[in-house]
This record gives sequence, C-alpha cells and structure tokens, in this order.
Amino acid sequence: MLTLKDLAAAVGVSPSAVSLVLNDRYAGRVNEKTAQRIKQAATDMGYVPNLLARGLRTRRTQTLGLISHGVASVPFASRMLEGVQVAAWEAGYLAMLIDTTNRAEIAELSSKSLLQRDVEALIVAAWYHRVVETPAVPLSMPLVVLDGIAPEGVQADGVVPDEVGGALAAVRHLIDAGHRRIAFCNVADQRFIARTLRQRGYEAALNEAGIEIDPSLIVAAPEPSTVAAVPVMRALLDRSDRPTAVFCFSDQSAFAAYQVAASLGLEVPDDLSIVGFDDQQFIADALVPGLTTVRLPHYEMGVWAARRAIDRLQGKVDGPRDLYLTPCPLVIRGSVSPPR
Amino acid sequence: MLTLKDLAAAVGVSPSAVSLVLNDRYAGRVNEKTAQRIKQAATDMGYVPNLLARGLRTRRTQTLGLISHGVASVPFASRMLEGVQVAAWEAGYLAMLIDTTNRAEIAELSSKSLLQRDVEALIVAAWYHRVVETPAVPLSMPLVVLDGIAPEGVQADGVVPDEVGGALAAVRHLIDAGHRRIAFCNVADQRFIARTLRQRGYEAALNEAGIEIDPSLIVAAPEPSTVAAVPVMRALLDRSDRPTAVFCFSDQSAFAAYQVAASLGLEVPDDLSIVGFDDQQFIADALVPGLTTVRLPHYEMGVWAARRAIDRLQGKVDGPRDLYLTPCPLVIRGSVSPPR
DNA sequence: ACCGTGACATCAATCGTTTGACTCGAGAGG
DNA sequence: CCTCTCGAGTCAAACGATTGATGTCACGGT
Repeated sequence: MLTLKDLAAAVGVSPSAVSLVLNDRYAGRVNEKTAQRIKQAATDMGYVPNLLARGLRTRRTQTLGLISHGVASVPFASRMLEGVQVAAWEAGYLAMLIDTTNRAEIAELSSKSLLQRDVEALIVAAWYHRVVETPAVPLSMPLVVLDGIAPEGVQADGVVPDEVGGALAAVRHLIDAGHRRIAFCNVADQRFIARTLRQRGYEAALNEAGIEIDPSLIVAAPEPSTVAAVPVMRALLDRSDRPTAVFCFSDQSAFAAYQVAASLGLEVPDDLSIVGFDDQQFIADALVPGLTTVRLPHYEMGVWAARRAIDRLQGKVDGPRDLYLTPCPLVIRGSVSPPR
Repeated sequence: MLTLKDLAAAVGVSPSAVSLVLNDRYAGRVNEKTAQRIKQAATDMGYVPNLLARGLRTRRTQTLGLISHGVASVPFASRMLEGVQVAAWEAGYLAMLIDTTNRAEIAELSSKSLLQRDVEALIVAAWYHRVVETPAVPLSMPLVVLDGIAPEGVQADGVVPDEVGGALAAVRHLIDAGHRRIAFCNVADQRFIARTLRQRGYEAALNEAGIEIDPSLIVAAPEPSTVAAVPVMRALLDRSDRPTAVFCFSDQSAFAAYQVAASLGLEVPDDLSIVGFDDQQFIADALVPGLTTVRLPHYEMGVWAARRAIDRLQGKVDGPRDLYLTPCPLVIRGSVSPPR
C-alpha cells in the first residue's frame, strides 16, 4: 500500500506538506504550485489515506456505530438501515452494525466494542416505536434513537413516525369518501406506543368531522399479526350494524379484514373500505384490490438519524435534543370507495 | 480513556509486559505472578484496548466489510445481514455495511472506502441467487459472495440456497400426498438462476415418481410478484383439466394462487394444494390456510459467509474456493392435502 | 549593516499498540 | 574465576498519519 511518506518522497517534499495539501489546510504554508504537484501525484498514484492512522491521531474515524435491538430480523425495518447507510455515505461516513436480537444482555458489551473502535456517534435502532434502552456513552458523543425515544434523562435525539398525523390522514380519507361508521382495529399490547397515537389520530379525525365516537367500533387484537386480527375482525364485521369502513393498526390486520370480508361475502371496497398502516411490500401491493395504507417512513427516519448524528459531530446542530416526527404519507391504492 | 501505558504505570511494569500478558504471549517472558497482577488490574480498571492502534500496528482490525447490492432494501434479506453480524460477533469481529442499491457504479469506491479502513475480508451480498460483480481486492483478502456466485475466474467463496433440493422436497411432498397433476408456476426473468434450478428439482421429483412431465402444466409469470402471477395462475386454473396442485416459484405467486382459487370457488387445499418458495413472514403465515413452503435459509447463509471469511483469515480453511449449497427446509403448514 | 516580516517548508512529537532485540542478574558448568 | 544460559523484563522502533513549533531565505525599510 502506498503511504503518505511514499508519496512525499515521490514528489520530493516532506510528509507534512503532503498532509497539509491533501487536507486543504495549506493556505499560506505551501506554495500553490507545489500543492498542485502534490495533488496531481496523489491522484496519479492512487493514494488513499489510511483511516486507522488518521483516526488514531485525530480521534475522527468517519465511522458511526449502529446498534439495533432486533432490527435486522424484522423485514421492513431494513429500510431504516439503508437510510442510515446512505446518509452516512453521503457525508463520508460508514456504519458499523451490531444487532442484539439474540442477546439482549450484551448491549453494554456492544457499545464497548464500538467505543473500542472509536466510532464517532451512536445510533440505536428499534423496530417499532417505543422507549429504547440506551447504552452509556460519553456525553460528548452524539446519540440518536431511531424509531424510538430515549428513556427520561438521557441526552439523545430521537426520530419516530408521526403516528397521529398518519392516522388522521387515513381516517380523513375515509370521511372524505363519505364514510360515517368507521371502525378502528387497534392492537392491545401496551408496548406499542403507536396504539395510543393512532387512536388519537382516529378520534381527532372523527371529531373534526363532527362524527360521534362509537366505542363499539373500536376493537383491539392482542398483537398486530394477521392471525391475531382475524377473530376480532370477524366479530366486528359479522353484525347487523357493521361499519362501512375500517382503519387498521397494521397492514397485517388489514389483510385479516380482506380475508374476513371475503368469507362474509363482502366486497372490498364497495361493501367495506379498508385502510391499513405500514405499507408493507408484499402485502399492500399484493392484495386485490391494492391496500390503501399509511406508509411508515423507515428510510427517511434512517436518513434523519444519520444526518442528525453527523450534524452534531460537525457542530451544525447543537443545543437541546429533539424528537423528530417524520411525516407518514397516505398511499392510495384501491381499498377505499364511497359507502354503498 | 485508559491506555495501556496508564495501566502499565499503575501496575509498575512496562507497557511491553502489559501487552504481552493481555495477548497471552508472555510464556517465558513474564513471571506468572506478575502476569496475574496485570490481568487483575486490567479488569479492575476496565481497560479496553484501542482497536485502531492495534490495527495500525498489526493490520488486523477485527472488522469485515459487507457490501450489499440492494440487500438492505429487500425485506427478507435482512436476515442475511443478521446472520453475518451474529457469526462475526461470535468470532470477535464487527461488520461495516455499505449498500449500493442507489448507486451501482460506486462498487469500486465502496471497496476503496472499506480498504481504507483495513477491513480484513469482504463479503458481497446479493438479494437473489445470481452472478455478482465483485470489486477488485488483494488476492490475500478473503472474499465471499453471499446469495450469489462470483464471476468466472474470481477467487471467491460463494454460498447459495440449494434450490434444486428445496424444489425436490416440495414436489415430493405433493406427490406423497397423492397428487399426479402438479403444475409449476415459474418466473420468466432470466436473471433468476433459481428459475432453472427449481424447475430441475420439480422435474426430478416427477421423474423419480414415474410421472410424465406435462409441458402445459409448466407456466411462467414475468416476475415473482403477486400481481404478475395472477393472470398466469388464472389461465392455469380456469380450465377443465386443471392441476390438483401447484408448486410456485415464490410465496408471492403462491399468494396469487390463493386469490385466483378463491375467485374460482376452489378450496385450498382440498380443491387445490399449493406449495410456495421463500417462507416470507407476513405471507406464508398470514394466509388461511397457512402456506406450506420452502424456506430460503437467509440467516444460515449469512452465518456461513461470515464464518468462511473468518476461517480463511485464521487459516482454518484454505485451498480452493467453495460454493456452498445451503439446505432449504420444507415448512409444512396447511396448504397441502390429498387431492379430492 | 541590521532587523522585521512574510512565504514556504520541514522537524519532531504524538496518537496507542506490538514486537524483535537487548539488558541484567543469578545460577550452572567447566 | 570465567563463560554460558536462562528467566524476567525493558527498550525503542515501528504502524501511517497530523500539527504546533521551528527554521531558512529573500526582501524592504531605516
């Protein structure tokens, strides 16, 4: 490998000169002509600085640590990793990945392993919106929680989906189509912060339209999966005063709505309009008709997290930590129509 | 941060002694008593070696480079990343992630950026079984292609699913259930190496059972998606001599089979048995009845790739490069029964 | 003739480890 | 008494960069 010293020898100057020039700090220290010669030689000879050596000296490694608590094992969340990675790359950074899915207890170990490598900032990712345990890091190190919020008292930025806004848009869309009896199929598990927020959006939409909230139209499955939602959905739809539309906590439960509707002989969207949440590939797009749903902005959240970490490193942002609500756009396909 | 020098001063020995002891190379150079004192102090004071410094000196960074050509953007493949990461972790390694989805042309740049950081080995991941372009790396650096095979002449290990074996098991399962008219819904896109291999498995299963291959039962959709498969599936099933079972290239096309079967009034599995391929969460498990399918061993492939890279680094494996066929287990749910 | 100044460049220390070469005594062997 | 060997450590030079301090030279002003 070609080192800075080799390059200096080749050009006939000192290593210092080369370093200064290649880091663009040579103003007033190296003659412009010499600088050009050095730059030329660097590209000609294909010199690439060794980041370990640089990092050792400067403590700047151009590297982010990405600890995920079970992200890699959840399909849709890999978009988050992609977002982090792309945004990091654009700023000249790379991410080191650790997933702790199978060994929750090693969070501390993981962060140690990252600190050993002098990562400059830490991003802690979850796979659904919740409070996330964060490892202890030096206060000077930027810490960003991705798809989650930091525990009380921890100095960390956070980025989460705007659940309320997404739900609001979804239910407004149903109201705009003419629906008045709109059910909400929530999830019961308290770990999901989104359950409260999406319900808040649902209620806000009904309120602003002057529609009274009918508690019997708000139901909850034990978890967001399709199988868990089927019985709940059946109870909801198999009654005389059934709703004309249902807003579902997840695309998976929306999938259950399709299945139950079909088994009851109801047509989607004419007999039953459906809106989901998540915009999961392979579900939303695969159903017939396509599922109108709210997209979880995983990619964008990943981008925000990386950018924020780097902005803090570069001093472009400082001051108090933020919790950024990422917009959740409504994706319109074919599962909503006016009530029959 | 506590350095080795600090620790040495605290114990009252030279840095050399500490280094030797902590790396377990002190036999005959440091007295056992002293060694114990050093080890004790190291844990007491919480010393962690700086991997940058170590790497600079030894060229061993305990770091793998993971270049993915669009893995992070494909849901199920994140299990591969997880596999890589877990296996790397177990060997004391970490992975640096680069995804080139949005900028194919920068493969070279990416590898440069990894080489700059002295990664010890490179894993190149694809998101479906195919020939993968590999960046130029020093011959001494282990290179493993994950879910793909290296171009002719490139020195790289590879790991792919055993597509033939998986298909064989799937179709055997149908034959064992009593089916004789078994269709195969393939995909037309030539980029998918799996299309040929899965068909080979299908044909082998029929052959060994002495069932003649009926070309009219082999159809292909333009791509593996659900929407693309629907018309093909309809043409296949909406005829008098329709098959009693269909083996599908993907879970997504199997999903299409469910939909078409429902629209034709056919019951799954009694009127039509279905086997898929991939075992995608949220499809295979969400369908009613559950989809019997062949699991793509993404996690296991990731583990194999990382292990192989590290084994080569440690000299536990050498000699010619391998292409490892990972078994694809059949996952039995409820979509297969004897023909009516 | 002397000093100050600015431009250009290099020196040498440093980051935290690793490791081959070396030192220093003590005891063994002749 | 001299030399050799061995055990227990230390020295000091790397690894490849960065950077504050320093040096040198030419030129202009007094």
